[in-house]
Amino acid sequence: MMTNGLQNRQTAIPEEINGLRMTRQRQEVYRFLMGERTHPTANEVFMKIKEALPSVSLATVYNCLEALVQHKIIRQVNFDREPSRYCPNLDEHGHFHDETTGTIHDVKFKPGINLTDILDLPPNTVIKDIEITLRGQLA
Amino acid sequence: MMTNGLQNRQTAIPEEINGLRMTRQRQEVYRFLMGERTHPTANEVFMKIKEALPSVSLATVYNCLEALVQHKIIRQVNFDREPSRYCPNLDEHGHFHDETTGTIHDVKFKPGINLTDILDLPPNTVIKDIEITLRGQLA
DNA sequence: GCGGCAAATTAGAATCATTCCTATTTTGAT
DNA sequence: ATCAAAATAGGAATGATTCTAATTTGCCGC
Repeated sequence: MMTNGLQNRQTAIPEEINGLRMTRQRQEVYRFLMGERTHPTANEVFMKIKEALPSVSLATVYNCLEALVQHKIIRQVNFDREPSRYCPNLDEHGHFHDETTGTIHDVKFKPGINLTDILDLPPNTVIKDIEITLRGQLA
Repeated sequence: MMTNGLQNRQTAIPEEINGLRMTRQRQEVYRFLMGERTHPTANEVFMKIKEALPSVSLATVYNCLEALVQHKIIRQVNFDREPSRYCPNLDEHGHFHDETTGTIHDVKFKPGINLTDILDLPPNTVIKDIEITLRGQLA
């Protein structure tokens, strides 16, 4: 008599992603982020998912975000020392901060570009992560 | 009877750099940073220049660092949300974090590379600053 | 050389994102 | 159903940085 265990009207989220058990709280964080290109902060995530899950705590949102980041389901983006933001785009890309509007835009690399090709790295260097951040304005 | 007003045995620092008046505190911060490739934090700068200037305050170190950064005499470097670090190297370059030792190394770009060439930026974008950060280990 | 003014400095309080703590709840395996 | 491990909630603690208010300093014209 049971179909699949979670008959929600929203997009179904698997019970596990990249080895991370998708609890209700993690689902809500994940679902919200996947639909956002605005790179929300932890607090913005918190405010939003409280609508669906009023008892959720900010600490849990931080826990969920950390778990999702560690399982490479989302990315954490830091700009200067502002609050961390979270990004569902896993492709290699950079972030452009428009100083005028305060918005953040993903920046792709031109095709065929390998980042490490242009860097003068010491030999035997194993790069695990690259972050490129740009600041400026859309004229 | 007076020769030049500051008869210090160390490298003489001009009274003004890039339009910034070099007070005693700013001089100490500047002198220390110029001799360092370790990208010190504000607190490390503070600890160090207290030797020469015991009455200096941490707030002043922050003020000096901010002034030096704004006048483009040094650069501020952020890695994730760790304490900011400060860098005397004004050439365009990136930063590599060696996870094993915790040290930070400047990374040059290969000659002839123009960063904006490889990025797929929207038209009419004015870039004011680029930051490239790498994390990994020296194998 | 001297009063006045703006800029710089100081010490400590305040801020605020994030982490820690810990009791409670939920989950999955047996 | 039972038990251990994992996850959660809420509140306290942390720590880099910034703010505030009160001195101090440097510099100007007299």
